[in-house]
Amino acid sequence: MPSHGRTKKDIVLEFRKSELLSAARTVFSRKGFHDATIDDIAQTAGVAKGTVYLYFKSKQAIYLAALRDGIEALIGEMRSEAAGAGTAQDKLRTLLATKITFFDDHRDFFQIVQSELGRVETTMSECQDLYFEQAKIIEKVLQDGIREGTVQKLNTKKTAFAITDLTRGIVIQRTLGWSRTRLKDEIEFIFNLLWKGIAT
Amino acid sequence: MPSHGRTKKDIVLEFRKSELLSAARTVFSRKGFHDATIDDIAQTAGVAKGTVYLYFKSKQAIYLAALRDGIEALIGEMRSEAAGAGTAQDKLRTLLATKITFFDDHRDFFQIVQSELGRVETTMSECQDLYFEQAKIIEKVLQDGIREGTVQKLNTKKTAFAITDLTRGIVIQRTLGWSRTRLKDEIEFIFNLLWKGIAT
Amino acid sequence: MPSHGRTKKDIVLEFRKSELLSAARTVFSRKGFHDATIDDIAQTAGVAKGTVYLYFKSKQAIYLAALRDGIEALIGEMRSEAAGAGTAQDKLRTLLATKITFFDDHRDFFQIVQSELGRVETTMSECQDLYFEQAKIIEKVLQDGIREGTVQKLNTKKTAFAITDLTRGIVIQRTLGWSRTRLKDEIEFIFNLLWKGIAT
Amino acid sequence: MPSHGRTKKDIVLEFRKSELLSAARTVFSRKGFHDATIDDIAQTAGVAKGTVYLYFKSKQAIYLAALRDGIEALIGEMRSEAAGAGTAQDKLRTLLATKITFFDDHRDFFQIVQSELGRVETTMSECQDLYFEQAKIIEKVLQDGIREGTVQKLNTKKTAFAITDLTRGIVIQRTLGWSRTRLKDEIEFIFNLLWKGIAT
DNA sequence: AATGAATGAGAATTCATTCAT
DNA sequence: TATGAATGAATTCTCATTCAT
Repeated sequence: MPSHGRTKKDIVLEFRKSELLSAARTVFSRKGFHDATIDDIAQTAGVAKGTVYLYFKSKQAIYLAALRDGIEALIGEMRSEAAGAGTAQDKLRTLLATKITFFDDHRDFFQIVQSELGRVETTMSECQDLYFEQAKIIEKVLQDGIREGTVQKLNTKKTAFAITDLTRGIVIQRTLGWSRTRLKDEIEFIFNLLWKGIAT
Repeated sequence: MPSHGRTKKDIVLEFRKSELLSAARTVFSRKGFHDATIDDIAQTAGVAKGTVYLYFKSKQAIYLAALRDGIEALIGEMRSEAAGAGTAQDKLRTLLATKITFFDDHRDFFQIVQSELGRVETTMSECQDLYFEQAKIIEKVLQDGIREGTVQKLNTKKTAFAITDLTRGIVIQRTLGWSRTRLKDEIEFIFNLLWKGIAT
Repeated sequence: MPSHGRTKKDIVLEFRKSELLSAARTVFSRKGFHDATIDDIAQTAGVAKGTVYLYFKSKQAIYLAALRDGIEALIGEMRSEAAGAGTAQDKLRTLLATKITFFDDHRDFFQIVQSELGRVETTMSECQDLYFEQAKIIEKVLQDGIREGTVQKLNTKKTAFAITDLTRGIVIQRTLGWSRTRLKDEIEFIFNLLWKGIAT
Repeated sequence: MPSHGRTKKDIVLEFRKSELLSAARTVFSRKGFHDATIDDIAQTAGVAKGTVYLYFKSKQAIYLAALRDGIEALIGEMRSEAAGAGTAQDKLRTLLATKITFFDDHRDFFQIVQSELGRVETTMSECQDLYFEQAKIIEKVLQDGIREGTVQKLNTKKTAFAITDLTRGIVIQRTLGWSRTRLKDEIEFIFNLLWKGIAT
């Protein structure tokens, strides 16, 4: 007698879905949305083409699910980091490190986000909330810093986005093989730039 | 008396090409590479499908041409800016303004660049040189600044890319309608961030 | 208890393939390689266009398969004939009859062979081996005849090809409706020509 | 005041036509009907695409004209040979030699004939008369031979075709590079085969 | 007469999606 | 549930033919 819903079935379903999402992420990141085929994903997941449609309504649907999935994971990490103790400066450095490291570890996912960002008409809008969520976490830390007096009074929203941009830039360079710097140094560099600017 | 070559024919050809490129830019930016069809481009340019192939060898070829075209224009502007007189600080501000304004004026082109960056296997590589060119212009200004003593001794290459990233971020936000700030203020904000950082 | 592999599936696959090949033969023979469309073949076979591609990689591939298929069948028949007992003269007459009858029965196939022969650059080369195979069977019989003393010492290879040519000629004439002679007489005539020549 | 028709104009027209036909023959023989493009022919002839259409109604029309042109030339040669003095045997040998040599010299033309023969629905029928014409020349020589008593009483029409087939076979083998024998020997071999057969 | 730019019908091929087993 | 065969819409690219110059 299952205590909540049809547990057994649900768990299996959830499991299958996540396996498919993982395969989807791999494939989409390697080939991009269009060049990826449902068959690619199915084979990568070790199932038949038809099976994919038992769990997702369409190619678009898997894509979006994969996107949402990844962003949620990232937000989760960021949230717990931001919630801990420490100065705003430390938190900021940590958040930066988290984002960069996360994307560096999940380049497949990053590629997906990357290739869609900027495409206006995309159904990306469905993930937009999650995207903003992330910015808000950074914003809050910035506001803490302002309150602490360690951060200037500036437009926190714009700054939060700027931080996101810097992060993305780092990862792009690494993805394209344009940078071979150690991740730690990369983070340190970008944090310093952000914190102190380039002026003497 | 034609001064060079078959002026008449060449001019028409150049004109047609640029008309097609313009149409291509519009369509590619609206739909992305894959969803754009040659027919879309042809219709936008007001010609028949076959005509497109008189001027470009393939869909890929138009795409690349559109890309190269835009980047070259941007580099041209940046180069003349960097060549002028003024402090490094002023030049940097101007370059920033130029890039942002350029993309803001050519959002269609921006979208194209944007959607390709990060996709490793793309033939983007053919445009890569142009891309680096741009970074070098910024780098040189940074080095001037270091020599002047107004800019810290830092990794100019990484910084140049960071500046590019900040620029891109601004334009994305505007493109997606996430920011309604006046362009001038946008530029001022990002320049300050870059120059002084966020710390007090 | 399936004795070898997945019988069911394999049989269906083989069956479909042969149905498609049959349709292909019909269409190719009627229209030639270029004027035949995949859609023609699909419709003739009673399937959708896409289905054809489940069984053959390309138009070229079906074409070649159809060709190979037919030649193999012919060679099979010829081989068993040549292996039997009898004088070289009898065997020769039989082989001649076999070839003519085979092509007469499979005019569609004949047309295919015919339209490709002589086109140098064709991938026909892939079938060339099979083609020579056929000539060798005839050659061997000629050599037997020479050993028996019933056939002159002559260039067996050239003669084998000449026999093939005579065969082809007969079939062409029948195909084009230029000859209404009974097949049996046709064979007899050509055999006599070959055997005794035209001189008194 | 031109004596018959507009001589000047007609001559130029005829000249252009024959130049185009020559180009057409070259191209068609190299690529076959379908893979040859009007542009290929135009370029080979050194004129612009549109010009071709001033002299021929369609691609098909050039093709047919090229065919007819060649066959007429061949018939011309054969006719004068057959008209001369000599035994039927000599004439036959000469005709055989003429055909083989003609095709060997005009492999381009041969390829064209070859690639169309056997394709029933072709408008080839327009050239059919010329084709039969040729057979008739041979037939007549055979009939002379019968009258002379040097040739058996046999179906001259069928034999005429058989001779054509043997001819074609030789040329195909040479075209495909399957035979490297000297032309003279090739002719001698095939004539002997025809004259005396293969039996001892 | 000659040109060659423009046209658009047409064909091969791919792949998301469906559905009978 | 899972499968994978079948479908057919959609897309790129080619080229015979036309026609304004």
